[in-house]
Amino acid sequence: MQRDNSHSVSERIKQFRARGFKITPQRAGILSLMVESGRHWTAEEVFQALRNDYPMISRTTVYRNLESLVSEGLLARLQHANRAVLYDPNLDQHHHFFCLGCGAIVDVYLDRIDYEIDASRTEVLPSKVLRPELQLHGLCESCSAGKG
Amino acid sequence: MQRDNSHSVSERIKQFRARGFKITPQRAGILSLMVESGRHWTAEEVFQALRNDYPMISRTTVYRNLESLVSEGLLARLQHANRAVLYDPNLDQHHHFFCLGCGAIVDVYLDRIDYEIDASRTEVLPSKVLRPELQLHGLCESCSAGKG
DNA sequence: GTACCTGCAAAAATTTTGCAATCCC
DNA sequence: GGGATTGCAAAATTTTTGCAGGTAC
Repeated sequence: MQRDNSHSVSERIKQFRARGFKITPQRAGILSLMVESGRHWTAEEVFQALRNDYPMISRTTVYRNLESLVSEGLLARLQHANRAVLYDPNLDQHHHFFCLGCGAIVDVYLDRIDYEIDASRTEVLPSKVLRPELQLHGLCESCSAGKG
Repeated sequence: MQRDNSHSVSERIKQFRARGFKITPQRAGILSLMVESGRHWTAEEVFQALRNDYPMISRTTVYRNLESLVSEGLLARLQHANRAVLYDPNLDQHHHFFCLGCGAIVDVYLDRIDYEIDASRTEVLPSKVLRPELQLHGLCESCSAGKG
């Protein structure tokens, strides 16, 4: 799988700096960890993962920076109904599959999505839609097999 | 707009009882409030709204019953990235629009939705999908107008 | 040098749990 | 009557805020 680097760590750091933010070691650490892992993280997970390399890092800093990075479009927040918010380093247009069996949340890419709103039943119509996101709920292949 | 009553308060109470749950005044109150309003509620909002009619109701009871009702399929949880969980009395197949301007979360009905997964880029494929939910983010008509 | 940023401590907000008393059926 | 359900109190979890000191640029 070929990967372009428009969303690389260094590129995001450059963009963050260009928006007037100072690049502290904590900020670089958060971005590196998340982008290089490519997975979804809670604030607490990021905090724990960074304690090794940055012994003095605080939860406050992690929480504040995750939100700043989302505001600047360098991370995404993942919409879901669990307790802790999930942050997503994947900036490509993508969707999510939630496995009801094992709880996994998986990035899903679509070749195509088409939909048509039933205006007669929809009280407030979306005027400007920025990004349609599809959420699929069900069972992944291994959970599906495990349960017959 | 004609409304069938398969998801009425009395019907849901009947179903809840049929599953072996006892119908307490608190439970009937939660269901009546939510179904008759037809809107999304946080647990805290339900608690505050019921204090008038049920002065002794506790948050614990509200939290526990909302989850029980979701487990039994008599309410839905709304997937989103805010702090408090939202509960949704609308059991019809529907989707959601999130207005980034005013924060409104609106039920959206679709005439049609089609999508095709790009299996080459999707690491874990959904095997059994129970319900596809589309989330639209953007601006509603009044927020769109207000901002030129 | 200075405005932004950090860590700490404390608090706020949201949700869960243990348990004795109570209520629905 | 009996087991499910409630309310209370306390705790757990997640997130935010105020502030003094420190750091990137």
